[in-house]
Amino acid sequence: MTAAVDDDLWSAVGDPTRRRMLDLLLADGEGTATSLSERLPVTRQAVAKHLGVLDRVGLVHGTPSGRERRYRVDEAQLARAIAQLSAVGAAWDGRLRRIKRIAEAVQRGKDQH
Amino acid sequence: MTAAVDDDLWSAVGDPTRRRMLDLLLADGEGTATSLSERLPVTRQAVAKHLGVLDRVGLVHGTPSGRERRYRVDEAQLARAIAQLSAVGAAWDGRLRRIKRIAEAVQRGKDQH
DNA sequence: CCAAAACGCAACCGATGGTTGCGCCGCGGC
DNA sequence: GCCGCGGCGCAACCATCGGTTGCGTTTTGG
Repeated sequence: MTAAVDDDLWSAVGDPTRRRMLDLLLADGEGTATSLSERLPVTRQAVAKHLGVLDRVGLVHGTPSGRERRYRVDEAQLARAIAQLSAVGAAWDGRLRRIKRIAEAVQRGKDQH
Repeated sequence: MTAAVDDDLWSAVGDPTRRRMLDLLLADGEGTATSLSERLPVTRQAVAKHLGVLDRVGLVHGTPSGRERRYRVDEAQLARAIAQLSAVGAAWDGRLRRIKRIAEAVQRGKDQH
């Protein structure tokens, strides 16, 4: 059975730039569109759009602070995302194992045939 | 450190329709564009495009058989993809744990303050 | 108090996921 | 043997998305 996956969460995390942004935010604790864009190969506006996406699915939250807007990772939501990644991985892994077992069984059958 | 991720592999697996296609192929052993499209909410042509993508990154292989073209999952490549999913998940999970430890340490500090 | 820094909004561009429409080809029944 | 149908590929078209440039607005620090 296919793991029930929140496609919004998954596709938010599916973008490589957004993954790197989450990495940076986790490493630094927090960051702004400008600060992140300095460490990424894209412009501030692109980063701002991504932050919007991540905020919409709840993976980060932004709080205005003066003329900046500081973003921080929502740990609970990220944990959910991680859980979904590993759920899908586990589902596929299970199928692969099952296939392998069958293949081996067939092989044994041939051997003694 | 960010897990080294093959963005092509990841983004191939990032699409929800492609994930469902992989699920179906794993469950059935093989399938064609038409047979898959019957069980998916998209047209045969969309499925055919996705099969092209998956083929290009090596997650499936298609062999012509008469007037059909049968596709089958490449287990080794899928295993690689699974490994990358869990690598990223593990990296994030590690960071979350570290953050939690620090938070707890701060809490303890406050308690005995 | 004013200029620099950070932001938001809008227009535009290429790639991609999706559709419809069409034409070609291999196979099975008559 | 051929003819029709089932499956496929190609092409045009559309919406969305990741990315850019450009510009106006707000906040703040010297």
